[in-house]
Amino acid sequence: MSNRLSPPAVDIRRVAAEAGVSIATVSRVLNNPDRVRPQTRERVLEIATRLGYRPNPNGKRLRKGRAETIGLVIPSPPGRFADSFFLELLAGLGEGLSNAGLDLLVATCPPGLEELACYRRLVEGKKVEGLVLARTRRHDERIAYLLEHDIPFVAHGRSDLIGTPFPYLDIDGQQGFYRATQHLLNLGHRRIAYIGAPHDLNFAAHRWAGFQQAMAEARVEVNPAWMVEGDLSEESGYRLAQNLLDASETPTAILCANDLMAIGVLRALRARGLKGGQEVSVIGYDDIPQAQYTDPPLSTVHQPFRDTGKRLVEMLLARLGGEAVSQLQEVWVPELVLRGSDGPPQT
Amino acid sequence: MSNRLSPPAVDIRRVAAEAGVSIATVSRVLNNPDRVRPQTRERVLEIATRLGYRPNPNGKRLRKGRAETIGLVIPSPPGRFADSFFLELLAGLGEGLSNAGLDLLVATCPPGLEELACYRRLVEGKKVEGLVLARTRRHDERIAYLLEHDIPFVAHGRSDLIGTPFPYLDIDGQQGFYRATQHLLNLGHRRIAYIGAPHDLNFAAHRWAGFQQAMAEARVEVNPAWMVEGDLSEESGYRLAQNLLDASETPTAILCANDLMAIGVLRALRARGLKGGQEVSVIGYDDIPQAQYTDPPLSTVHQPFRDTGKRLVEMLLARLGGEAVSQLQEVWVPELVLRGSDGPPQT
DNA sequence: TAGAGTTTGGAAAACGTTTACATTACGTGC
DNA sequence: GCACGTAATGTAAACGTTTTCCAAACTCTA
Repeated sequence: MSNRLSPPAVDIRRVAAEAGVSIATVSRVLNNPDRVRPQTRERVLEIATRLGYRPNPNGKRLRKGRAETIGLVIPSPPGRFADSFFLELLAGLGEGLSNAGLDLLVATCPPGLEELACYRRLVEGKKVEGLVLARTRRHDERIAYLLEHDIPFVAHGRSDLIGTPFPYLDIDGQQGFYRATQHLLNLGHRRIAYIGAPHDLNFAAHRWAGFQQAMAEARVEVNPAWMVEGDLSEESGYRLAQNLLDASETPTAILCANDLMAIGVLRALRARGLKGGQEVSVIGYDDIPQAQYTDPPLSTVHQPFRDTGKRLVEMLLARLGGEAVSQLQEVWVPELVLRGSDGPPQT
Repeated sequence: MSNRLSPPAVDIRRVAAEAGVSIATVSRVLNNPDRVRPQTRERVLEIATRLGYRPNPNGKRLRKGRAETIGLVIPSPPGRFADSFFLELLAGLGEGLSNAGLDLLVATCPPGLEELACYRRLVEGKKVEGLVLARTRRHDERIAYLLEHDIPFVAHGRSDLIGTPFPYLDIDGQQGFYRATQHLLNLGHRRIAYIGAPHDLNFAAHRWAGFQQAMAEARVEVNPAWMVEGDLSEESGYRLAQNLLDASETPTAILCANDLMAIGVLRALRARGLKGGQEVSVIGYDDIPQAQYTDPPLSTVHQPFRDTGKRLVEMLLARLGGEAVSQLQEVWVPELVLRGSDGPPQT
């Protein structure tokens, strides 16, 4: 029970005294090893480890004028918060950061008006020296703000921002849904409905474009009545599917801008005794964990969020190191994962 | 394009000069407002806000000798990382912390040997001044370590640790499964199987005890062959359920120590044309998001993770403020959520 | 009005680093 | 043997706060 008053935390002075050198030398041993004679270097190093010396991060940060920390803001909606995306991203970021010796500061805030305030707090309070921005929007005030203030950041996802370019890593939603749509067309579907995402979200436009492109290339006409927009929730998928199925002419396939809505669609089908992949094909997007466990298992587009997180850190580090923005813009191609919810249209 | 060299960040000196007072006064205005005449206070405050002054956290932390940051280590298993528990917890923590003006440092590390090293890095590197410990184990080296070094922390979950008490907030798994088991018994079940969790995890023992208690009180004998242990994965639930159903005598209800395994059980049932809640009742634990979307929707025990996170912060703050450990031990009672996967046994 | 409190605000010393600059020591080439 | 680079270390000044002393300026009370 360490109740004896704790030993006077070992600082750089202590190490210096013990080694019979000045504190400058100790500091050099740790930061510029080549600038000190191997013999003394070894001695200092040995003493430092023996004493368990760890430079105080606050002294260091103050002197260097760097926060040595990067920030991530996670929007936490009021209700249930199932978004495994952030967890995977977090794992990836963590992996990348621990190598670089940076820390990760996570802030959560309700999405909406206060969101930007959350970023301001981090930036203006000098809590972080760089940021990772997730889930970009078409007109993204956060990006505008960060660019304006010259704060290093990388975005996961592109944005419609005109003018200043910024570093991003995006997963090509257009390609993803282009392929998914092609797949449905190849199976023989012609009556394809599309449940889209709120169009202020950046990825909404890309995924939609992919669908459109495939349909246009195949010269299949899209039925405007089947082009609807949900709010990404399971509930909205359910409701919109009800509407689609109530109409006189019904689609043979439904493409959904995310898995949650696709799951809602599957539920709507089940509610009428239909089964996804048989009477109606359903394809989602994201490949969230529960996509494996739906009935039937959901066909969807997979995004490698963890790798994304890891790469985002590398990019941010490069940015902090002065790399040109033009070298820091990447678009990855996602993978179509076919499970059980797609099949040929029934006659 | 803020390419004009950025204005010389406004520091306390600047504010002092502008207000015609010493930096000491400015500091006092911000930290001990009563120690300064209202008149000057207002003036300084006005200038500070006009200039957008934000105390540099590193200067402050260095001087105060406090990290003003609390840490959370998230174990990130190699594969898929669906555990929404951490996300909810994070949201709760964030909510609590932003009030207190503390920051949240998140580290991720592969579970296992390096886990303790991860804690050491945070603690010995003085990165955090307190920690939140999630998912305690029966013999938890992390708790031992933190107690040993007198690091303030609060645990989510109890532990078998002998000797020194520590602050925790636990959700009563025993109560949870006691009630779940009672519910099954009341429905008329007598042949109940139990798929448990790895018994190094702390909650495993509690949930098991709840089951045992209810069975004992009802004087229903447990069949040892039906008491099995899974690894919390969906896959292991599936496999173990197969075994149970292959035996000559089969249970009419299966209680699972977590939802993922319960989902596996449902899948195993479906694979043989059986349906959860009809031929065999299934109850899980956790109430993960996908529990709402299984077929049938999973009956389970709900844990309010977000509220937990919020309360954990309050407790940690109290601990940092010197509150006695004995005042910081809470056990909450969870809630049985009945959906569609339970029903009376079929004759 | 002197003397004793009581506010109020300033000067300066920390907190633990890093780093620009100064110093010393040591060859080396002439 | 002398000047001169070069390498290795030390000295001291930051970085931006908070806080401990003090001194000065009030406010009472007798």
